Amino acid sequence: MRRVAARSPRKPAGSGASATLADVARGAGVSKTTVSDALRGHGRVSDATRRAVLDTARRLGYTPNRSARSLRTSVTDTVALHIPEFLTGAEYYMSFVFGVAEQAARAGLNVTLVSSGRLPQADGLILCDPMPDNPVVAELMDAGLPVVTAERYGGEGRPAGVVWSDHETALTELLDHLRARGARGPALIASDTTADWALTLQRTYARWCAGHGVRPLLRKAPFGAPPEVLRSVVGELLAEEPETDAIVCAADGAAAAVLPEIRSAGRVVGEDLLLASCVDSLAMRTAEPPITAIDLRPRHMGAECVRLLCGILAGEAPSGTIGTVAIDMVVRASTGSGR
Amino acid sequence: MRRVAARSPRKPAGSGASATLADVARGAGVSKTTVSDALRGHGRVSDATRRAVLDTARRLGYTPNRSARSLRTSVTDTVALHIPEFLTGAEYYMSFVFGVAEQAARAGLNVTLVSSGRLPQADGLILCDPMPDNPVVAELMDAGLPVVTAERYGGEGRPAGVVWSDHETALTELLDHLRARGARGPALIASDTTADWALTLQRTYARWCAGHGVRPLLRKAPFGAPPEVLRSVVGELLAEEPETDAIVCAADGAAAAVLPEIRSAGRVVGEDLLLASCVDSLAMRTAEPPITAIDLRPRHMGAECVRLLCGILAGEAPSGTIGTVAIDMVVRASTGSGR
DNA sequence: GTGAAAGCGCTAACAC
DNA sequence: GTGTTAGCGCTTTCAC
Repeated sequence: MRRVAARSPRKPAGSGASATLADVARGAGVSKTTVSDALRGHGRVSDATRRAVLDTARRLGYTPNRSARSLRTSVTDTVALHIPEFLTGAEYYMSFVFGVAEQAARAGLNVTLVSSGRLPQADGLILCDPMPDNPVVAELMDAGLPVVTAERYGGEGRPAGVVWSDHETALTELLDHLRARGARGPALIASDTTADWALTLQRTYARWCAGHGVRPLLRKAPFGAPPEVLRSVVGELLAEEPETDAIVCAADGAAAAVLPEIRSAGRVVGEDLLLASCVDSLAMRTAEPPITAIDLRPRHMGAECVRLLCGILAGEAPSGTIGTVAIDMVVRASTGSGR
Repeated sequence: MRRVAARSPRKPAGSGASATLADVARGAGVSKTTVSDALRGHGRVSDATRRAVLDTARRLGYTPNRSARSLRTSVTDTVALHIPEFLTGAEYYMSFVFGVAEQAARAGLNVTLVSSGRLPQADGLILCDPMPDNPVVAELMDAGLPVVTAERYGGEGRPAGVVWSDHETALTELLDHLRARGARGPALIASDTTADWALTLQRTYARWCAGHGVRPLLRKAPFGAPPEVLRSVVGELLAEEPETDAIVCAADGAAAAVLPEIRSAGRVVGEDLLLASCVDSLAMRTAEPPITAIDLRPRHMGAECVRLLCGILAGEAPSGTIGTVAIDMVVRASTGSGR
């Protein structure tokens, strides 16, 4: 009862795919142990045998059976990855995923996606933008596996590692920039989510306003809010607070989405109304005018999470290690041309 | 030499995490066989024992060890997923991934990401927008695993399953729509990639032009081209062919990206220049004016790929099965208001 | 309806 | 430097 036509050159019998360790051992005239050691570079074997073994392995198209290895070592060489399920931020999350995938590949790890509850067997977990009110996240946090979060986690339990960016400094810099460009009362369209990133932005904004004697103009929109909602939030803001001379949008893509609304309110972006985003993206670059934004370097972020997780798994990084990714403001026409 | 602190309630000894089948058997006072059968609902066991076993399993926090199961059955309950690495189309691909993840979870499958060569052990492969000139794709195609592609594959080898959408009909409909709205010579800004989707669009466009006695105005931009490139392509088109009264952009996001260029050429989108996209996205909805586009339903597409793959793995769908996802044009202001 | 035993492919003691 | 042996946790004959 074969399952699937095998493709391997030899070994016509066989439960699935390629040759086994035993086949290689037989082929090379040595023991399984020797093959195992030779293949993994354990210094026991002589150079001659090693070469012979490597050769036979290649000839036979040998691929180690990872299930067998996992069973024996209880190491899966797999990291599980969880991402919040929002279309908003698609570009950020996609880049993040590629960063994770790339670095994982470099480290010889597989990446498996965690959707609902089902925790796949993995050596560690990466949680991107973990939101404490997400039950899946909470469950993953105490699955008993080492966890690295991208951005801090505000819920129960401490992850073994955290990689985060200094959004406080970045937003402060952005607000200072707006001020330097002549804006006196910047408003914040915040993302209404429990992600630490979003909360930090709100806190920073409040602090900055207090520090500069500016009346805060905070409006919230649900994370992942559709454009119409964002537009109406901005529309109301502009109607109720006509003095507003600058708007900072927290959510990825939001700044671009509200451009039309700003315009239809008779304001000119980059002139009498400065506009900026806390998340850079293609949409910011292609908007008209291009929108000043903070480049969060998601790909790098993803890679750093893997690196940290590897360090923790290898016992090199102590649990509780915190890493950072530097982020930068990219100034564009939407915040004026420097007067 | 314990590896990691175990979390399971009992079983303080143990190589990794949770209780084993043997533990449950011991706890319930039956044999491993019985436990195995009870847990998987194989009709051998009596209702009483089944209940008892289920109970003990729950009490012990038993989780089957997938490596052991895989080793025994050579079934991994895992599908590998490959996605072209382009930021362009991030939204499409992200939705696709979520569609895959969701449906896989429903079917009890794990999803693992394929980056570079490293083919993870999986029961099957899903290739999203496979491009024949991508060596990774080519390699995956003959890894000896059942493959389902999202969109047809133009390279060597036949996938076991294909899910595709009728882009020919959709684009034809779109071109007809433009014509109905008064455009006489629509241009196509094509995506220069070997993805079947892109080639189909070009072919369809050529055919439509021939059929309507229209001179084709085809321009190509690399897939994933940055906005500036797209802008310059459109800029040149408009300069060289001032008669152009409609532009269709193939690539995801491109139509939104070229809006400024169109405007700076003194044209008014939706009035003397109609604009449409072959891929719908947030950017199309939020553009100013909103852009007519084809909704490719990527999430559904992802789910369908998993469904088909499951069917093939289960032997229900024959190899060579072809599925389709219906797609629809969404008319918006960028193609005029109906005269 | 249930159990005993074999073995999937691999690695890690422990010999020699 | 190399081989032998004993499992990892599970499913699957085959007996009863």
